[in-house]
Amino acid sequence: MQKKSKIPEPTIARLPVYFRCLMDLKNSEVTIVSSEELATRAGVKASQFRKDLSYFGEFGIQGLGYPVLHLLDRISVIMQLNRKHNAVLAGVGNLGNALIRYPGFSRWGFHITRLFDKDPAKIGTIVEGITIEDIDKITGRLNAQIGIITVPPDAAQETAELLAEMGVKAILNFTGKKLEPGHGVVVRNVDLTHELAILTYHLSTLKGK
Amino acid sequence: MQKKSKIPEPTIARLPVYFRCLMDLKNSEVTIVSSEELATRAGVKASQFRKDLSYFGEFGIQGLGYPVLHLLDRISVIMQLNRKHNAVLAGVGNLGNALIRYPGFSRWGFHITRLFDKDPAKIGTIVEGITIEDIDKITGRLNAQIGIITVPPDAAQETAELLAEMGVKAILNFTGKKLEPGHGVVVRNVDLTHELAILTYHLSTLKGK
DNA sequence: TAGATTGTTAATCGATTAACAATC
DNA sequence: TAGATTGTTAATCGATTAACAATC
Repeated sequence: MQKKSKIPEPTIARLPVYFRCLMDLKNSEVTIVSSEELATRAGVKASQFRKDLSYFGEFGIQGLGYPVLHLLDRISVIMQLNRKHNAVLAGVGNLGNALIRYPGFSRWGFHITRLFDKDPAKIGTIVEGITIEDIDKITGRLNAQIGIITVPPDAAQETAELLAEMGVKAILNFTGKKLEPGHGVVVRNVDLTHELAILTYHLSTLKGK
Repeated sequence: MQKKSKIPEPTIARLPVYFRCLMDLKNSEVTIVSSEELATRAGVKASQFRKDLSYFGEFGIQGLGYPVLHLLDRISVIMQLNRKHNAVLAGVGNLGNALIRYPGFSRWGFHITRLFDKDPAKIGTIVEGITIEDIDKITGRLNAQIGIITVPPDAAQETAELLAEMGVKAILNFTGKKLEPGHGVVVRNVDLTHELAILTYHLSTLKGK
């Protein structure tokens, strides 16, 4: 339990990709798949796929391949996708509104259950059946481990701290600000401007060709 | 010009982070900054920051540090952030709508200039001053190198091909589908469900502590 | 000049890949 | 059994980091 036997972060980031490919195979009623085939679909090398899985156990049948349903099941357990997760969202602006309605979330078992904002004009209004609450008047613990932060950048840090205090253990941060949450809170940053900047960098290198 | 002298992708992904930190320093009217200070703000090691810069040239003054404005300028040139970029957006759903209004884009010089959709109910309507066009009736070349794809997953590939045909060279793909664009087109994938899945994976490991 | 900090080299670390023995 | 494909080891590759000579 103390020994970490560290799993590489790139491996973890690839699991959802494998999961998605397996879903496609399941929908096509494929029952067994080779590492070669699955890796090709996922855009990685077969040996990398097998190596990635090896951190978690043995899921294949030698000489045959991987039973799609079984592997799907195992990965869903590893990633906790076998159960529903509640999430709260802070900052009901444009992006926040879009995420509330984003169908992908519920399809993967993520449900936004509470909404917070600071704007008095928004507080009390109902979005997708959820009443927007005053973030400064949160009472009691949230029944959610995930927090999605789409507030303006300057409010990012205080929002993160607030959510962490209320029991949030994982934060998806869209603000572009680096967050320093308390201990025991995981953060992932999604920065859309950075993504475009990386693309424009590559545009300049394409030109050279 | 042919020699690639490959710049690591992780280095490129950090440039926007440095850029943002330098902007903050500029706004605080700091004129010079050490690699130590800047790296701390960016969340990396000082040696990594210096190494990253070294791929592009020498920007510092030994014994002193880096002139904020100068470095900002140089990075903005490297990343092409010194000029405006037009982008087109395909799929004016919830996410698409949010991105059109996302203030971060214009602040970094990205401007969405044309909107496309397939839904007859949407075609012809105006969003933020831009008329939504029928994606199947695009005429002529687009005056944009960047395409943002927020269509439903099943339409992802055909949309990518269409945009590439119309001159788009860089694609930001929100659909969760792997794209196979033509040669000479760069793609970056943003998959919000994957981000949440990675978080829930880490939730389970936190529990162990 | 003495002190500080860069730019760069070399060492370390970690992730990817190829190769193959194990085994279905 | 013969053929196929896994799981794993070992080799390769590439990125991060420490250390320090160069130099402001």
